Amino acid sequence: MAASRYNKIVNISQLRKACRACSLRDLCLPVGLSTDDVQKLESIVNVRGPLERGTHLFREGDRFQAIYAVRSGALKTYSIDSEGREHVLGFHLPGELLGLDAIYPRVNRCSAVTLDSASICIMPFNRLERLAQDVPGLQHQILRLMSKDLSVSSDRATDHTAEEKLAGFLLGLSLRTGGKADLTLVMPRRDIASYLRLATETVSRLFARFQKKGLIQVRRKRVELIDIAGLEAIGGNCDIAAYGGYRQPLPN
Amino acid sequence: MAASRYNKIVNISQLRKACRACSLRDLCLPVGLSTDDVQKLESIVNVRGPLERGTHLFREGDRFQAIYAVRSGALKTYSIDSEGREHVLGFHLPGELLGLDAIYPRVNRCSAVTLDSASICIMPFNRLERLAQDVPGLQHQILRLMSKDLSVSSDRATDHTAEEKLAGFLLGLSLRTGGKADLTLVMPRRDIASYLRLATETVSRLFARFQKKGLIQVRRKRVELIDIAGLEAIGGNCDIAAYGGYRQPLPN
DNA sequence: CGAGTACTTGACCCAGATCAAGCCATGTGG
DNA sequence: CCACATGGCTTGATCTGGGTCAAGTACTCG
Repeated sequence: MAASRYNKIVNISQLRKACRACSLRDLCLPVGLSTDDVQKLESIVNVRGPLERGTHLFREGDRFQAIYAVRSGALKTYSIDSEGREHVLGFHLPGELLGLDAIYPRVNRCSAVTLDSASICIMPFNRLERLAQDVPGLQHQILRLMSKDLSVSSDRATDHTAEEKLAGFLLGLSLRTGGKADLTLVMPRRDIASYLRLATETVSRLFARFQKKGLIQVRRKRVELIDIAGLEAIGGNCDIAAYGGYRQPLPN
Repeated sequence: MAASRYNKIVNISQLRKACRACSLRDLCLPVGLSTDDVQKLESIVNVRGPLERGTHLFREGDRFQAIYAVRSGALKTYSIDSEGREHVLGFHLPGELLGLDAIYPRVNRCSAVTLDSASICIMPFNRLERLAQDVPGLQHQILRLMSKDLSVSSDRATDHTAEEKLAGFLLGLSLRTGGKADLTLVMPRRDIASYLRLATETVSRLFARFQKKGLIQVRRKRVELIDIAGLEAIGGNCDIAAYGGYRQPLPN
């Protein structure tokens, strides 16, 4: 079918090229802005941190007030269902945004907690919105970032095997941390499992299986991606890990 | 836990109240705009249709150019995976938007096809973006709608049993078609199943089971919701069907 | 009225969940 | 500096929700 040719227009290798390491100020949001506009953006940003591991940035049910950007460290967002079980909705790494899903209901639909020591930019939403009104590039960038989260989240909502999900997760994580082959998993297995809708045990077994196949080398929180092509063959069409976002937009 | 009290701030009953039937011009987008601003919006909109069932609005891989709004009829969006299998990503009813996920990659990540005869509004994205720059209410509304899609999609990505999914789907569908208790399923079982990540047979069996429990009355494409409270007890915390969106924002 | 497609129903199967030990790092107090 | 507790992780055994396969059945549309 014609469509499949385009299936991976946004594929792993293209994105890897597009993705580079970023320093503190190199957030998603300012991409494409003039230094002048970046300054305007900075004027409405409050910085908070370092926050120690386990600090909540906001909680489910809180009134929505701001969009957050991660400067350093990592966070997860999660919600608690009616049976009291936690569901991890996303991991958020330096440069990425949180809180976009709260704009509509004006109430946070999830909680956000630091996974290790982290510092954060807080952007009061009404000020950000007003600024976006003046700065076309900012409006554009917000729309793009929300759009990306939308694709990722909807890919996450589609049907994948456990292997596909974990392979996609590892590849995505690698992209988001600068395309390096060795990763440090800041989040415990339980959270990875919850995020991928798997049991902790399944994640553990998959790590073992991938290692036996020579795809990765796992040692506690350190994971080295040995055979990236092999991982892509398994989970390449799974943008699952990208929630929170690639650092850079696609090459023009 | 404290959070669970807020768990269903956005619950079915509240939303039902907030949701009313809508006529052709009563799209999601103009909500909150002055008649003047609505006129500006209308000036950039192209209307197309009626399109006969099975017509593609866009296809995976097409260059992104416009956002679409459904005026009448219904559409589904879907993508084809590397094994050639179709995954339904959403159903889109009158008043709802399509194509928002293509802003980021600038390429459509899914295809959209009419499920029956439908007419559509086409909003060229760069003109829409420029207009949103001038009309704060429009920018705000676009952000809200994207945010909502984000919540729905991320709820869809979390773990639910087959019963929860189908009950949530039916309730959501009812909300989106004006809160009536009797629904017409424009989409075939296969598409419902794909959307909910279930097998067609499972959907069929669940319909039978729900009917035996006295929750619904099914007859081919007609479904009557008999025991709404019962359905809410099963799938109430599942916003799964809402993809494409509630017609109205939350009460103030 | 016949052919195709959508839907239903039953029998069986399997990927991944759950249950149950055990393992191994890190921390804590004696 | 070592017992030993604690929580995260692994591994094995078993179970099960929902998938798959295989027949039907019933609309629908030439």
